[in-house]
Amino acid sequence: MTIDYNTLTVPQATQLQKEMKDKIVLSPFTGKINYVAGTDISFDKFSTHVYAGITVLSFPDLKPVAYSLIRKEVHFPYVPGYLAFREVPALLDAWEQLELKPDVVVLDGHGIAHPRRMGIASHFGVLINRPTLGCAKKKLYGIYEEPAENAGAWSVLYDKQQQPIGSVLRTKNKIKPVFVSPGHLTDIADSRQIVEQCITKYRLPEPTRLTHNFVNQFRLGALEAGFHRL
DNA sequence: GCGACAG
DNA sequence: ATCTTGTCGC
Repeated sequence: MTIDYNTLTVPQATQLQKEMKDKIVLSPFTGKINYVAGTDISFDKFSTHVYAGITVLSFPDLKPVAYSLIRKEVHFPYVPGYLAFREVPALLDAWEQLELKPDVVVLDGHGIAHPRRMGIASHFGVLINRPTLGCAKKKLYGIYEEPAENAGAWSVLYDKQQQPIGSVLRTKNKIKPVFVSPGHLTDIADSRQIVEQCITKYRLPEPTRLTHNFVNQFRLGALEAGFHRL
């Protein structure tokens, strides 16, 4: 599958999402996790470049073992529901130069918890054909009831037809919950359990949190582009 | 027409 | 996402 992300229009992007939707595989996550990865994007306010990063952590101890950083020019604007078309190109480059491939990737955004069930986690997962899941800080689509205020509490995120599309998970006591949904090659329950196992002392899972730190240092010039082993 | 709206 | 300091609460 070859996608020209540079001259794509939103209507064409919508059509692509509808076509890609049928390629998503939602199955229980089987096998052992030795490595989990996180992804993130950062950019300067009025720049046409984005800074992308992927961090690989050992599992279940969650220690960073390697990371990939890359800067790339982007043309697609940020439009709610089309985040993948803006961030995936850079993430694919970072993925290709990642010498150590993880067993599952945590994306900063949604998976199937999307108007057309094609959030960035599903989009990226289908393209790399690997297990992925989305963990977002805010809801994009769906209906839910607030989970209890204790860490570990969660509720189901439903679409307009009352079909489950993800989980609203409280990762810390009395702190705003995160929105977890499967991307590709995993399901709702397993994607939630994986995120729970990636929580230490912060609201966001370690893969996402550490990658955000690396990418920001990269954007500020404190780290170099490329693949790095720790 | 109004409200919602990942990063 | 990014622009930005201190401040309130557990």
